[in-house]
Amino acid sequence: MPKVGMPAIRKPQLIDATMQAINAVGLQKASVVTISSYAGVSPAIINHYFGGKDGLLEETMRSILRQLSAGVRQRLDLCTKDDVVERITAIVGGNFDPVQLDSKVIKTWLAFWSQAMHQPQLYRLQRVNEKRLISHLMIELKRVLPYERAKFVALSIAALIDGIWLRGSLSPNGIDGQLAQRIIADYLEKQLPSETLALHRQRQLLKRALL
Amino acid sequence: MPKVGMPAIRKPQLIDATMQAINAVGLQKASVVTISSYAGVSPAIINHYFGGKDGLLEETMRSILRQLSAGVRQRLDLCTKDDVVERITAIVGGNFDPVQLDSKVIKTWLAFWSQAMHQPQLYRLQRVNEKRLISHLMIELKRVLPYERAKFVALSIAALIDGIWLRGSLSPNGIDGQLAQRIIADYLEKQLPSETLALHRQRQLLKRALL
Amino acid sequence: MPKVGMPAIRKPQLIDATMQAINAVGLQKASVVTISSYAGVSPAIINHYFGGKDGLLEETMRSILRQLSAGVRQRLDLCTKDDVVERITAIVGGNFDPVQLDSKVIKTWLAFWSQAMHQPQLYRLQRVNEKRLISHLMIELKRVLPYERAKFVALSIAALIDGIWLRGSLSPNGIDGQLAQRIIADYLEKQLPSETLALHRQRQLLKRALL
Amino acid sequence: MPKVGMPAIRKPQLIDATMQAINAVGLQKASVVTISSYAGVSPAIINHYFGGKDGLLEETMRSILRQLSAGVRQRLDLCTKDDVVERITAIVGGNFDPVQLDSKVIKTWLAFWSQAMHQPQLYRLQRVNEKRLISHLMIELKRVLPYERAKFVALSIAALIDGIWLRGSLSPNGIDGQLAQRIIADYLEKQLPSETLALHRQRQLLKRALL
DNA sequence: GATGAATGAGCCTTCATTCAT
DNA sequence: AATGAATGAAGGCTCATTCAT
Repeated sequence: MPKVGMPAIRKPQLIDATMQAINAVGLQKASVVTISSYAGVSPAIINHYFGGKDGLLEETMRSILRQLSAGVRQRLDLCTKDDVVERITAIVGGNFDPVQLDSKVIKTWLAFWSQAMHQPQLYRLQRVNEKRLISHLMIELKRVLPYERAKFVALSIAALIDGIWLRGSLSPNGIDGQLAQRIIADYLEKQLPSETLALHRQRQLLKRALL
Repeated sequence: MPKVGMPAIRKPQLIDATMQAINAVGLQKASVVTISSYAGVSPAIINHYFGGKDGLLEETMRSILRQLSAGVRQRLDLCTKDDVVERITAIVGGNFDPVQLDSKVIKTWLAFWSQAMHQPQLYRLQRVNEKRLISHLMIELKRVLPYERAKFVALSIAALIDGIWLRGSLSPNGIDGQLAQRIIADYLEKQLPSETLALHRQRQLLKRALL
Repeated sequence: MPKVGMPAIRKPQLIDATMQAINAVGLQKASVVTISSYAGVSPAIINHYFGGKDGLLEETMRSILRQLSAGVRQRLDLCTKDDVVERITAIVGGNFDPVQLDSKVIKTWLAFWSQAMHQPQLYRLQRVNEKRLISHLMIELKRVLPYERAKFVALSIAALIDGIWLRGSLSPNGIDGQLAQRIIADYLEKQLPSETLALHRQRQLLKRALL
Repeated sequence: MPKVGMPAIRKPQLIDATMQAINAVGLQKASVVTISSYAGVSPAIINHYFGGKDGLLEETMRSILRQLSAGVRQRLDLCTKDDVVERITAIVGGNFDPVQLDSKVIKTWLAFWSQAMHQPQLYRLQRVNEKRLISHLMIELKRVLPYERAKFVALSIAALIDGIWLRGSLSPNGIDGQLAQRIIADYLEKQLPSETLALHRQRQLLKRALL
């Protein structure tokens, strides 16, 4: 009499265990035995549910990417449609969501980034994610800057996001999400047209007044 | 009398082979057999010269860091003492030196960055390097900006450098060093006092006139 | 449900294979491959059940010591409580039990004795065993001899046991258990008080009469 | 221009280094590198002088046996021809000579004893030595005991010697040569004819009187 | 669905030995 | 005579995976 709905329980459980293991000992030493022991199950079950270790790793990466994507989307949905500054802030905020700054997640991210160079499947996932960030930024920037300039600024913001994240990943204090926001806000202040910035300031005042 | 002076030949040879192997198959699959086969020698020799695989990996990291450091120092030595923009450009240039942009070196860097989280020795090396970049930038920025502002800008530039580098590492086209310089020049243009920028422009004109 | 209860089968099987291997090629050449091939299983299983080669060797030593200890205890349980000669004969008999005189066991003993000098865990086991022999002998001898004399005789008997055993180990004919008993009986004849010996003779006559 | 007489220097030097290495880390871990480092020379030299590691080990064993043999012969040469007790005491004394009780020598002995089971050359050496002890004892004992009894006593004494030695080898306090002499003297006291013992006592008194 | 048992491939390392110098 | 260099073989161990239960 098979239990139904087990996959829905086991899969997230094993994905979380994978991140715990990577956090604790690194990807290289995160064996199926280690991972499954974190989940409190038998190593054989990984093959059962993910067809092998590679499958599990891929799903773990996908899981993180899904969370990132959802975080950005949620924040964007709360924004005014035409306040470019607010929307870019939302995109940045999604990338520095507390969930993404958890040590488990950071180490897994970094491990996969390095790994992606040599595993086509991970590489593809990573590329999609990377392009999505640029795409999100471009949608906003194109509205207030000429195309080439928008592209230049988008690349810069993306670089700032990834650079702050990368440097923070190695820091004993972890990543400082607020500093990230300040750095990028400062950057936008100097790159965006004054109307765009003015509009943003107005909206912010209005919001505060309403609360 | 035996053959002498082999260490001076073998050590760089094995370090280069290590980077080749990491480039080709990734750190995880870069076994001593793989590495030594790239060097055309026996695997046992790694233990002979480096005391083990870990020793070789550490020396490889050190080698890259030394090259990076040397690249920056050389460029700084060619600069005018008081042209802050030129000096920062030199620091950035060192970080985007063609040697550092070689696929071999990029992948090794990234692999070690990820690995550093779980190996104290690599971690220490990485931290030293990270702090040195900030330190180099601070020396220049402190001269033209208030301390707190200098720190803020230094972190931003460091983030831009690492971010561009990280994003480029994953790009099929590799890292675009010139774009990096343009992005950072643009950033400086907006952050530094106008006198500083003016001085720089004057010097550049003078230089071109002399050639 | 998986196969269960394998440890109870595999562990003694591997311990026996270890002794076979030591008997055949010596401890130095008894690799995990050799040992596991005697057991007809994969080398990896040694790590599975004993955590490594050292664990297996230690368990093998323990197994021999247990058998020795059990052999002595069984024989003592069959003895009259107050017949010192009979009881010492039992102790000696346990040390020259056919199981202990098997070539496999002798060579393993000797290999471990030599090894014990450099492995704390084996050393401890060996010392415990050594002291237990003296302790068993002392319990009997103290009842019929002054303390100091008892100690002297106990050391002598222990030396005779180990000496005969050691010399026999190297002999092509193996160890002669009966000769050992004769030598030690002769020694006791000259060391123990005449009442003790008389009592023993009486009991022996009685026993034979009963059969 | 080859140096002459080097073998006479190098060979004992390497044999001593071998014993040092065995004393320090055990036979199993006494590699040619370890041994040659104790001698302060290159590992390759072992092959040069002994044709390989096995040759060195065999020569080391031979060296110990030679010393043992010489120790016994020297002591016998100092004895009265017809004092059996004195002569047996000399034989025992040779076996417990301070040189033979050195930790280095004990551990090497034991290692070789165990090893001898599986190396014909070492086995032969060991057997010769073993028989020589019995032979020395028999020469004396035959003069005062019937043949069969002499054999029995010779075996007993040999067992006592080896037993005390073996047990002492494992003891943290090492081997107690004086205790060995007392145990064997006590044994002889009870096994030899009274005339033999009387003669010995007379000679001893005479000797002391002369000094 | 889940697991304990078992394995084969591969990894890092050690080591005795050979060789050119 | 002596050695640093180099290696092939072997050793212990880890690990992802398979399988019967």
